[in-house]
Formats: sequence, structure tokens, C-alpha cells
Amino acid sequence: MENLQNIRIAVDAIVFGYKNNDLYVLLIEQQFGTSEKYWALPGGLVQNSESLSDAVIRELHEETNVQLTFMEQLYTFGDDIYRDSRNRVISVAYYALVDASNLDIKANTDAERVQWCKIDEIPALAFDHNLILEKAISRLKSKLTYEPIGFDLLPEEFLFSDLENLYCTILEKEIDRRNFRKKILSFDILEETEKFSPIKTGRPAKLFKFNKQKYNELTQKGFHFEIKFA
Amino acid sequence: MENLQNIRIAVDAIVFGYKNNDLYVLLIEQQFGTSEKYWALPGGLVQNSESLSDAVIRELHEETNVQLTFMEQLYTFGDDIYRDSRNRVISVAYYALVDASNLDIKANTDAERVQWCKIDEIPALAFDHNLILEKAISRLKSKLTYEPIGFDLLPEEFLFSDLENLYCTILEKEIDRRNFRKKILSFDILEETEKFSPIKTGRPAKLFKFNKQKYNELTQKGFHFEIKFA
DNA sequence: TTAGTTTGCGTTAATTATACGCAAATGTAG
DNA sequence: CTACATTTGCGTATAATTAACGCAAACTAA
Repeated sequence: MENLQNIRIAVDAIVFGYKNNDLYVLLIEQQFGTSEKYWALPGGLVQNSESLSDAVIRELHEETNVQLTFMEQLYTFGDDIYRDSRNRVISVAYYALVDASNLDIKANTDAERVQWCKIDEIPALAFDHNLILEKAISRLKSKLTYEPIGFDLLPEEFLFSDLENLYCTILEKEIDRRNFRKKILSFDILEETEKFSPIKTGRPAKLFKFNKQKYNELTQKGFHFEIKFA
Repeated sequence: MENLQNIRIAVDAIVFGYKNNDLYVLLIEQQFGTSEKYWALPGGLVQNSESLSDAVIRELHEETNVQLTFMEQLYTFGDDIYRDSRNRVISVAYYALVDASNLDIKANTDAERVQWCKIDEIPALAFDHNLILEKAISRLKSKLTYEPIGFDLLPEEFLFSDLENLYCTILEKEIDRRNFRKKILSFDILEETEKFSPIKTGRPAKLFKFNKQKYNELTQKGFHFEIKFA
């Protein structure tokens, strides 16, 4: 009886960015064997002496140079034992957010090409990465409604209409602008700045900041962030 | 440079049971080396050709003989690379529910002793199992509020007061009995049976059943189960 | 028969969500 | 300079939901 465990462990990252009223995900183009190229999620094998989350950070750094604003474990994919045809590989997937507004990504050492891909234009990906991505999107959607992670997709200072559009596009729902604003403002976790939007159409709009410290304080007192829609 | 990955992968199970108005978790007593004994969560290494969830089922079957009514992946613990002092082991934890009301557990092949342990009397466990258990409890609490998994801890037919007590004890909150009943009944996912409780005190109470099929139908139509408390 | 207990069904007030109205502050076209 | 299109910011009325209780019914035990 063969008792030696022969299973490899990898991490994969789903990095979301929001830009021009669209949700994007970071993909890399990888070479398999001599000819085949595939788009895939950034990721790779875990090293013996690094933690899982360090492995994600390292892989992302090797392949891109994004600055994460949020990262969380998503799920571990290991029920399909043939998900990688070469070896049995179990993948611990993490999803992360970045402020994509002023970000230049370049392929670092490992990957040939790195690209932001619109969420509704995802090609066939390597392995079970389409499945992983689907799960990440679904998690992002629900998390958006009960934790203030939307701010991690926006610049430090943002317009209310940006926040509103972010929610509309990611959740694929219509929201009443006025009720949304009222709701968010009632949480008392935003700060008004003195600055105004550079956009020159319509009434000038104030820029807002998310006050994370205040949010943490309120949370400790029992406050619970929640956005719902009809 | 050493490139060979030398990481083992295990699964652990947190099995919850509810009995006599208390939440319990299944623990096993394991021997380490020659003398040390420790209470631990059931679990073990994943075999090369079994899926993760199969590994959980197998380990549980080897160590106990419980009948699961619900099982879901909880989290993968691999950030502390010394969580097992002997080797680097990454553990994919699953949590599960059983109807503990008419259940006899016996130690099967592997474990010396198997025991239900009250959730507020948990001893120091092996490895990082106390941490894992904490996370499972927290997940159980939140899941209870937005999915009808409470029924998986109860017998097929149950009293309303049982359901109410289950929520009270697990969530550690007071609930208004009448509002709770109204809320649950308004979901229209319960079936009244003709039977009555065998308990001979106070007004006889009807037994109810959870209609899972109806719940699924409603869910597809956009229904969302949710229980909140002040 | 009375007291004790738990169930099952209601009512009311407070809070929250939904659906809008509308003026203010800009740029732009004429 | 004026009228218009556009977006922001604030408000209000109504519907829906939640929270807080009252109380009779149906049993057991004494």
C-alpha cells in the first residue's frame, strides 16, 4: 500500500479592479509546454516555508506589481482531483481588491502578459479557473452588501456617484440615487473633503473619503454595515 | 536550491450537534507519541485519489459513525507554518451538522475515545484546533441567520419551542417567542403535522417539519431566508 | 377546581424602506 | 446674456417591516 502523500498545494489570486464604470479582473498569459498559451489567474505553488497568504503576495509580486487594498481567502479547490491534468494540485484561492484608477501593471519576471479583463468578457481560462472566478464574483457581490469593501476599489477620495455606480454595476441592479446616498450617509462613516470633482458637467460634486477608523469604532459598538436593494 | 514541495495536506471536521438545549461539538482523544493524549477535532491526511470532501467523510466514518445532515467547507488553515510541530501541514477545515437527538456515537477504528463536548466546556485542543473551532462557531452563528440550517440540527419533526431555543442558545440572544414564530411562519417553509409533542406540560404543541423542497422553490423565485434580532 | 405552564394568535407603536419632487450649481449652445 | 441640459444635494409622503406586548386556549398536577 502506497502511503506517501503526493499532492501539491498552490495558491491562486482573483484580483478585482474597478475602472470607467466596469469591473475588471487581473489575468496572466501562461505558456504550457511548447506551444499552448492560456489565460489564467495569477498563482503558483506554495513554498515550504511561507504562509499561504505570503505565497499569494509573492506570486502577485512576481507576476504583476499591483498594490492590494484588501485580500481574503475565498475557497480551497480540491474536490476535482483532475483539475490539473499533470498532477494532483489543490489550490487555495484568495480574492483581492485594488484601486485600479491610477495603476500601471506590467508583466514582471514570470508571466508573459498581464492584463485587466472586463468581467463580462472573460475568455476560457486554464484549469478550473473559470469556476474559481465565478465563485469569487459571487463572493464579491455578497460581501459588497454587508461590508464596506467597495471603498477598496475606489481612490482615496471619490464621488458619491462613483460609489453608486460601483454598486450598480457590480450588483447589476438599479438603485435610487437619493435613497442610496441617504443610507450611506446615515452610517456616518464618510468624511466630506473640501475638494470638488474635476468633472465639468452638471453641479460640482464634493469628494468623499471613507473613514476606516470610525467604521471600526462603530463596528465594535455593534454597528453593522448593510446595503440592500429591492 | 531545494524545489521539492514538502507540505502535507489534511482535513479536519467540526461536527455540531444540538441536544438538551445545548450546542455540542464532536471531539476525539488521540495519542501522541507514547504518553501524551490530546483532545482534537476529527481529521487526518488526505489520500492521493480522494476529493477533499470525501476525505472528511472517510475520516469521520473511521473515527465515529455520525450521519451528517449538512457539510460545508469552512476555511483552510495554512498561515501558521508551525501549526503542527512535526511537519508542515495545511488543513482544510469543514464544518458539519447532525441531528444529535437520537444518535449513539462510538469510537471506531482510529480513535480511542469520541465524545460530544459542550461548546462552552471545550478543553485545550491539539494543534490550532481551538482556533479552528472558534471560526466554525462564528460561521455557524452567522449562517444560522441567513440560511435555514438550524433544521439540520433538529429531528425531522420538531417543536417550535425547540427551534426557538436552538436560535437563542446558539446566538446567545433573547428572542421574543411570538415575533420569532410569526417571522418563521411567514416564510411558509414549514409544514404542520398532525402529531403533538410527547411532553406533558402546558398546552400540547404541534410538531413541525421543514419543507426543503418548498424552500428551494421559493429561493429560486428570489426568496431570502433571514432572521435578525435586536 | 384551582394554580402553573406553554402554546398560539392578535394589536399597536416605532422604525425603516421605497418612491418620488425639486431647487441649486455648474457648462454649453445660441 | 439667456435658456437649456445635466448632475448634485436635500426633502417629504407613503408603504412595509420590526419590536414590544396582551391574552385566551389547552393541557397537567395538586
